Amino acid sequence: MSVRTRFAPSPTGYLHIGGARTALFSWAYARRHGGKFVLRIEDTDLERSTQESERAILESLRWLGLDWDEGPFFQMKRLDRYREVAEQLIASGHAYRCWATKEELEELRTTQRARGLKPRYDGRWRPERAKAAGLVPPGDRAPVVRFRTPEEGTVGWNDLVKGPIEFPNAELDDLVLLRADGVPTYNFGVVVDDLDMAITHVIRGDDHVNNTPRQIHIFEALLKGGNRGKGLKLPQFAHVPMILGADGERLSKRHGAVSVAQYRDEGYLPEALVNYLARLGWSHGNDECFAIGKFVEWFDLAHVSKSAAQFNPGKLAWLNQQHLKQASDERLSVLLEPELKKLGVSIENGPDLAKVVALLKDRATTLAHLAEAAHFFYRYETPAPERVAEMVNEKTRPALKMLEAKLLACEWSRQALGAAVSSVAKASGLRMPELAMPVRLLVTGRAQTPSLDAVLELLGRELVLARLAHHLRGD
RNA sequence: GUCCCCAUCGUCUAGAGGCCUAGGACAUCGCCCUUUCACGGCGGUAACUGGGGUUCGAAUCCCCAUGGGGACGCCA
Repeated sequence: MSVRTRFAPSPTGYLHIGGARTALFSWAYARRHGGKFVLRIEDTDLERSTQESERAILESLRWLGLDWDEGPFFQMKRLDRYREVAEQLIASGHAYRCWATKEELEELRTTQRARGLKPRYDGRWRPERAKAAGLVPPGDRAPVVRFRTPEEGTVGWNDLVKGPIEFPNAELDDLVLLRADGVPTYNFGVVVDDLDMAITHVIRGDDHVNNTPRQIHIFEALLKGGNRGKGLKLPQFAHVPMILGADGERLSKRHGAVSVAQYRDEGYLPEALVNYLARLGWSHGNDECFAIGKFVEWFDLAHVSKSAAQFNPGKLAWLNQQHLKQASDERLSVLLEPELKKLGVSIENGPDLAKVVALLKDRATTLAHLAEAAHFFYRYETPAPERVAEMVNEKTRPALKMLEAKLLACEWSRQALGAAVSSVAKASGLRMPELAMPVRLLVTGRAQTPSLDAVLELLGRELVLARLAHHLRGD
């Protein structure tokens, strides 16, 4: 059977870092094995699901480059199917209707907790017990459908990342399959869908380990039911560890950026985020920096770590820098233009952006930083007068004027410009920094820029002379 | 509280009984390069949670303790 994996987000928020990584692993596994990657939207939480979230999640997946082969499928469009399957389970004795009220259950749970027990439904509406207890279905409210979980024995599976895991059935209870309004609960929807969509490998977050035994029971009841004979079988499970915030707590809003979209907006490259996420909880020897293609080629569940990993923004930034260096100047300049616009800078009257990018890209960690660094090529911000006064004094003024004169006629190449600056310094008895710093400040408005000769060359004679004159003549 | 999972530098990790005097990366510190800031190069500090076993030999296998995480909904 060929590999089929899926990503099944619920549209109740943005695609966050943790979800993105599970999606990435699931996607990579399918790609690695020439299988199919299915996208399913688990929108059965009527209260919290929004179209806006759904749209945002798809957009983030596309941005990351995680393309799906089938779907998106929506659970709310499959309600008839879940009801049909629930009926089959009732008919085969694997499920039953339950009329217990929420208040009743709440009370049951509190007393159990008070006695130090694990809160569990007690199976009071299991047909034989209800009958024995003389319980009669009330006519005024709709029942839920519950699964009849075996009370003895154990359930286990061989987790593809964690190894063998086993639960005593006594720990489980009769979970709700269908709510009173006929909408399936998570555990039921997942199983029906994974079966209908012929999923072979369920790759998901660690937090679902506890749901797995319940789901296996449902799977088995369904597979045994003989209602599908399509050669389907229990999928394999792989539970990937959680991603924790930098403080070791579960990742949440207060850890700063947690949504994929936010990283995009802050100027991270998708390949950098993918690279970082791939390396978080998975490794391939000492490889740190790689493209998504390599990841697909190398990915295997055996090298997924078993323990939770802390998110490290610093390392992500470093990786982004590495990918920025590798990206082409043309591509980066396309990405950079909107960033500059955000800063209110237009590139109309200035040097070719691709050339600016070439000069700056190996010193920036994000596109936002890159834009910030490219700023002065397009818009001059006059340096603070006291800084100018500090730099332009009796000692340097003559040298600056000498340079100005020289630049008037000098060949406009990086080499010639460098030579001009250094010859003026020499002639004026100044050390290089004593001349270069004032020039840098006057011409760029900043104390830190790339190499002065390269900056002068890109800025062009006209701009350089205008800015120098502005300060040297005090107009 | 009960159950499940996990445990190597500050962080991400390599490590499948001898190749481990525990390797790499980020961060950090120092030096070099340098026209400022970066990039880059070189080097340093820094870890097998503890205790019992098994074995000629354990970071690696087993048990216990401790610590961390997760789950216990008509949420997903």
